[in-house]
Amino acid sequence: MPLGTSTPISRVDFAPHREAGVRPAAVKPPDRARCAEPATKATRRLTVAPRSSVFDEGEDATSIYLVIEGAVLLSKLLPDGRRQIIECIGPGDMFGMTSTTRHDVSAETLRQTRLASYDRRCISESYALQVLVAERLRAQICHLHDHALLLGRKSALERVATFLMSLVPRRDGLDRTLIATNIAQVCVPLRRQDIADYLGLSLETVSRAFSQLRRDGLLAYVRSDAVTINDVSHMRRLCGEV
Amino acid sequence: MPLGTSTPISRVDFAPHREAGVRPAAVKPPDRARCAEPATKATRRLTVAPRSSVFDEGEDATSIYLVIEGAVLLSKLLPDGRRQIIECIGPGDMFGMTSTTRHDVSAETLRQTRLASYDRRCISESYALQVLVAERLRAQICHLHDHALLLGRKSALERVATFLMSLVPRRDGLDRTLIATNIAQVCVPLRRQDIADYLGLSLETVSRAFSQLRRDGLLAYVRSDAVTINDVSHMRRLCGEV
DNA sequence: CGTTCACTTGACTTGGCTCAATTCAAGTGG
DNA sequence: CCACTTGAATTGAGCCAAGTCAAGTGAACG
Repeated sequence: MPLGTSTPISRVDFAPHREAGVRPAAVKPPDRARCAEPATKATRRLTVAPRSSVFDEGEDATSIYLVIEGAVLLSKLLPDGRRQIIECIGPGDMFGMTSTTRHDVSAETLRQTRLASYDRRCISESYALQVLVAERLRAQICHLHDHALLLGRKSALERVATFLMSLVPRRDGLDRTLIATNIAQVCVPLRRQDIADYLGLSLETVSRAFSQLRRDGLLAYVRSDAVTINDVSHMRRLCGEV
Repeated sequence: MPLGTSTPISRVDFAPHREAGVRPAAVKPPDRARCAEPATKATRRLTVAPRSSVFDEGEDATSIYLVIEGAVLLSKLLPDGRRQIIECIGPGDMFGMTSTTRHDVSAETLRQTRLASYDRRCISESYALQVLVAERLRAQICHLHDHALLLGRKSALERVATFLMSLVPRRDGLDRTLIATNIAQVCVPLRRQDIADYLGLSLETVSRAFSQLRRDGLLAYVRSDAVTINDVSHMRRLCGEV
């Protein structure tokens, strides 16, 4: 990714670790400050358990969804089981927009996730919502363009480096402290198999790329799902861009 | 691609062969029946020569474009020359929508192409145009999802088979005569190198896949850019779906 | 002046070798 | 037990290098 010049990938929650803190599915009021929820009244609120389906590929698309808290994976499956993760959606991002009456991808939560859902028809009633959706669509397209380049033309190591860089928290350009120290703490919200399915690789290849980056001193493990990038600018060069 | 269930790839002109019939750049009134041009007045009309740039990645995005006639390739480049073709845009389709102020892809014509361009600002003034753009964005996203699955998880032969099936002309499901005969004539609007860059393969691998399909009797050459699919349902199975 | 032959050019095909990534099979460790 | 790592063997697709094919250019010659 052009890292800063292009659309940022929806940043996935940093704080709660994988599967940690699974609370009962209590419906709380949404945190408005956080996810820029539009004024339109949502059809409903829902809390989805970790690793469970929101909808499946081929299902009737009745609603679109806004992530309030948590994370959602969009994926597609081939009949023989091969899986491609299309996108990882975090707070403030929407999913479930399709051009047909059916969903073209499956959506499953990564951990416990709070969602707002809007009836498809009510989008056309709310101008604000329509503008918001259009903006999200444009951002998603830019991200999908970047991802097509990654899937079609990058090596395994470049893919993993790009993925890790996409996890570095940043708001308009890199953080000042990050630029100064050249070090970034990142939380890896996906398991190796999910990373593999996202990057079009095998689980083992992803694991080996992590290991190589660690051997080369670019990466240090805090745990297997939380790492430190010791040389951000070097890692950035490994992405194949610039 | 789910072939009929999912969003159809914008079909590229069938009739004019590659680079054939290059006429002087006369600006004619658009064929409304064909490309569903919105009532909003376009900022301008333009005719672009074959194989030339409409805009480049990184350029200021001032307009969005509608293809009236011809075909446009959207692509991204890595600094070392690796290229990924993102999409092939035909009549009635739009391109150049981005979420930032810059274009995230390059756009070049495949052959002589007539375009309508709309100033980015005037989109927000026209409700009809906004709806049209949103619809195109949704369709493009579905297509990009399919393409991510192809790039991430399909074999070389599956990719080429999928590509060939995407070229079969169809309007809501397959043609009746096509279903009866199980044979389809298709025109291949891209060169082997472009197909390779679209499918994330090398030119040679694409050529070998074509040759294998021909050896197996599934494909017959009329010329290198016009082929006959002799067994459409078999070819469909080779796509890895169903 | 028009036909022919030699040559060039660009797109595509094919062969052979190489290597990156997958697959299979044990591991380790929280 | 499940997620992850590591090693060894396998293979699909890439790269390099020739070779084919068709179309185009142009100089020579009857």
